[in-house]
Amino acid sequence: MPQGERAEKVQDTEEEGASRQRGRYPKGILRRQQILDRTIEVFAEHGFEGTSLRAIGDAIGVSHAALKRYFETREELFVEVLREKDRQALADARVDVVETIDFASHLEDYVSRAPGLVALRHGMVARAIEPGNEHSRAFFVERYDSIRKEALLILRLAQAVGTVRADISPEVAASLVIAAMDGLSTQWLLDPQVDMNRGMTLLEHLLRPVAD
Amino acid sequence: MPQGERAEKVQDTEEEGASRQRGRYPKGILRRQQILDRTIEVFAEHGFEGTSLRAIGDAIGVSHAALKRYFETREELFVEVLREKDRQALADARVDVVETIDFASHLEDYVSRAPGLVALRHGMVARAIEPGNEHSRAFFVERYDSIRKEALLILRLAQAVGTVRADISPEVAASLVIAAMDGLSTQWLLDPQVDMNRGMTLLEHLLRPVAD
DNA sequence: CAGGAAAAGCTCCGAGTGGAACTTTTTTTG
DNA sequence: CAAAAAAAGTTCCACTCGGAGCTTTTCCTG
Repeated sequence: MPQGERAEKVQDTEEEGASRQRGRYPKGILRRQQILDRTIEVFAEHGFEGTSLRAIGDAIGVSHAALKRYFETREELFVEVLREKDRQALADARVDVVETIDFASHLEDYVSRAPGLVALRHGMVARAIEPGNEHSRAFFVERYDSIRKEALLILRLAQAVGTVRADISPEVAASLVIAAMDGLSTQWLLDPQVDMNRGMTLLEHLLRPVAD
Repeated sequence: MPQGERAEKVQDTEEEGASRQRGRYPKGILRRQQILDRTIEVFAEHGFEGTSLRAIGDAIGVSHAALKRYFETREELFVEVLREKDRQALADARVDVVETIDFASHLEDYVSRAPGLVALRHGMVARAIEPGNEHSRAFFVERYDSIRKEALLILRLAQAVGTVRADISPEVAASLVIAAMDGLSTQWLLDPQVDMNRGMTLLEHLLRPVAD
């Protein structure tokens, strides 16, 4: 629930009197979206350090301070970018993928979504596990929880249908599958010679019933 | 081959004449080690952003510029810290671990080695996959290559002995095992409720021959 | 055990960052 | 449709960073 503080605060402190708290202007809504869109582009080109509030501001023809009207800190802006991309990904998700345990193609989607996105996520996870950075930490804890649950559903279904062996904990398997995706994409990003799909496919194979 | 430039350069440019190039003084050697040791401590406490050359310098009672005599950039210093820790880990490695496919305990070692070490590595990997940062990129490409090879040896041995199923590619499995370690430790660092060992143990279980 | 050369270290400098106070623009509303 | 109030945006400021040039210390060498 980002950027909702304004309304709350006014609502809480002032209780009578006319005309207060107008909310975002149309122009502001557009600008906010523009910032989110441009940020990932700037990041893809210039990396983490190169993506200062000023650099993003320059890219859209506005001062760095303007961005702070929309996002308290750079950290928060980045988190919102990721949140937005997650929303988009969820919207585009092909339903048929849920029916099968084709994690390899999930991974394909994941890494090819937008240039720089995986790098941004990586950088943010790295920050999230450090002391401080509570904001990003909270986001990722929640996010991993959510994608583990998603994987869990798929695995349970697959166990019911018999395409995944039934003698393993689907909860633990969900963690493992997500971990493999993360880890394989890391290796691939470092060295494109590493074939992530083969790794992911192997895991899928290992998960299949032994009678296969 | 870090810090070797000095000798080379002098050797190359000047060819005759007495007394040139003396190499590091004893004091310098100690200092260099001290910097490496302190850096990880400062990092554990203050995170990536908080670990500026100045902060490290302050921690050992020296100006930030002094550190630059030993390491060209902060990036390079961090890489050397990781290299050093890898060396130590290799030295401490229990030989008996190689005999079995106990990847779970490998992982334990890995994450509990020094506070902040995993976070530092994470942060550096994140930087390495971005444009620029060739220095860290090269280090990690090389490092992952090396640990994949290590895992490969263990897996091949296990296949020969019959503790890992023989119908899978040990190369791909090596990649997968490393990926799982990385990914599980990430999830655990974000949320200690996640039990890495169960994930790793599951993977080991899946790797065992089907007749088990 | 002195003299000197290179190593080790410090101080100051320009660049770039996020934050605060102020100005302009956009809309709402009476 | 004008007045006013909040949103949107800018300019300036204080701080920290890494880098260059200069000084001091260390310790080879004759």
